[in-house]
Amino acid sequence: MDRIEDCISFLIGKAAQQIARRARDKLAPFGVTPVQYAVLHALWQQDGQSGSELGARLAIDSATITGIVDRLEAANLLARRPDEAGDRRINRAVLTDRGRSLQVPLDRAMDELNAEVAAELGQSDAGRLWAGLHRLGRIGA
Amino acid sequence: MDRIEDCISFLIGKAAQQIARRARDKLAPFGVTPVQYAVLHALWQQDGQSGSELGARLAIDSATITGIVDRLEAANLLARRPDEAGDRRINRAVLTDRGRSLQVPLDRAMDELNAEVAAELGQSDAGRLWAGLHRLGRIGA
DNA sequence: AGCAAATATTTTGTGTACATGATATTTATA
DNA sequence: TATAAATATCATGTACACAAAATATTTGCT
Repeated sequence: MDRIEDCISFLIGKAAQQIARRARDKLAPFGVTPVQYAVLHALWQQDGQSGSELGARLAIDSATITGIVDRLEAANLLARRPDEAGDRRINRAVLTDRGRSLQVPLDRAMDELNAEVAAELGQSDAGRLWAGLHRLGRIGA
Repeated sequence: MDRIEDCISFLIGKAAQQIARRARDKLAPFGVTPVQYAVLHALWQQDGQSGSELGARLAIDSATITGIVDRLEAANLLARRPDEAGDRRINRAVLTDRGRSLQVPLDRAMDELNAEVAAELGQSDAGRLWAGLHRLGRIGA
């Protein structure tokens, strides 16, 4: 490896950092982080998911889910509730009114970011980049 | 945002995570993390850099550099030395023999990862992806 | 010389990621 | 039914990333 900038690990890490920073800035006014947004997004699609369901859908470690749900609960965006079918191993994450109310503004903020990045790259380059990232993100690549 | 997978923040974050996992696996036999490799790489090119020089070259926060250098020092891959010109604010990171000896095997490991990823994507797609990531990684995009 | 501004490093606190292991609960099986 | 295996969650420890603040030192200006 001659230049560290051409090392895929360093290169994609830095690019992801820049995007993460921009996403954080977009979401900061609402007190939500990018990963917290992802969890909320999953709940907007299907409320009441368990920790392991969220982890599976978002490819997030279940130990990590615990902390994210902790903070979303502390921010009063969701509440942990026991499983209604009676499986006492399960905690279900249920949106609060406040959690539901953020759907429109947060989705809009992230749509803006996507549009900005796509505009900066140009539509066709952006499409190719999206496709390449999808392929790299596949688990077990 | 309809599908969270198309949100650039989530998408590039997951792709970066997969690459980071593969880089960690390649480097783990040597007891070095991907970011530690980047710092070592900078020192192989120019030994004796200060914390802020390393941070500037690698776009790593100086508070983060402290911890990374701590761990590299604990692993006996480098040592902190006072600036020879007498600026007592500065700690210079100087490679140990062991730190220098890792250059060939670690570079080889990361070259392997780059080659594997490029082969999976195909050379031309890989080239476009590298270019796109370079553009996203530019600070102040 | 003397003081403000800039620089370099470190510390502290929050958020994320992941490995490992503990605990509780459920299920499948002998 | 008793026990093993699987599942769900949480706790612990390590490693980053970054903001904010503390400390120490140097430089620039008057």
